Amino acid sequence: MVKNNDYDKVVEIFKALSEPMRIKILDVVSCRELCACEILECLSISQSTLSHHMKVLISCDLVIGRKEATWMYYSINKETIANIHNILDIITSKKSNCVCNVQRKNCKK
Amino acid sequence: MVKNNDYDKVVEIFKALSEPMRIKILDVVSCRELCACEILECLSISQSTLSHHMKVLISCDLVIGRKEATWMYYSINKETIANIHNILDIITSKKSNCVCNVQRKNCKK
DNA sequence: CATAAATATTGACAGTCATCAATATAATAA
DNA sequence: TTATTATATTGATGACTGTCAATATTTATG
Repeated sequence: MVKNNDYDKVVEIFKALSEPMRIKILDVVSCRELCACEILECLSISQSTLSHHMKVLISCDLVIGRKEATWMYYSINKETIANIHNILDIITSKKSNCVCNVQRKNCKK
Repeated sequence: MVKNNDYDKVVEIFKALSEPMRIKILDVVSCRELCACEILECLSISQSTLSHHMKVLISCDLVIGRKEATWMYYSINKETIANIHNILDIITSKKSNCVCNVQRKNCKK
């Protein structure tokens, strides 16, 4: 069974990934480090919407942001991707001390 | 670059995973096949809410549902979990033919 | 200082969704 | 048939969120 604070972190990441435009952004940013205006040219959204999405992706550590002069450069955070793989493995594997082993009270089965 | 219909499928899965209660359900169901009333005892939600979440998890193939008499048995679908790992690898890896390589028009950088 | 370029923030709005109580359906047992 | 158990559906509600235009901020340049 996963700890509650681990749930919070992974849910935040999955929430970030559950938006088509953000998946697209992650896909593009995985190629190489790009500035916001370059990403914007690949997509059909307004500048403010892109800025909002980048904030979400950064806040859950999926993307790393780096400021240089007036530009913001974005790149994928491989460490967080590895964490997703790991936590997904933990969540979807068998547990010996699972809460499902508690005594069933209301279930007449 | 990932195809658009692949995006749709993976976004649907991530949307299912972006809800704390559904992650918890997936965690519990990964232990062994359980009926709805057993899952219900592990959680603090109403029966109708659980039914709704199971429908979401089944519709994106994260969970397999099996009816036996009046009971519904749920188990994790390992195949979909493997697909998540694969598509995540594709999304977060370098691409030679990325859309980010197109000529930049408006960016003055 | 004034202008321009890149990005961030704000406020509004429409759409989505998690939740529940109430009810319906399905299957079994008396 | 009637009652009971397990699960699904419906309808309502409050909360959240993606989107945009407008505006603000930051940085460099003339």
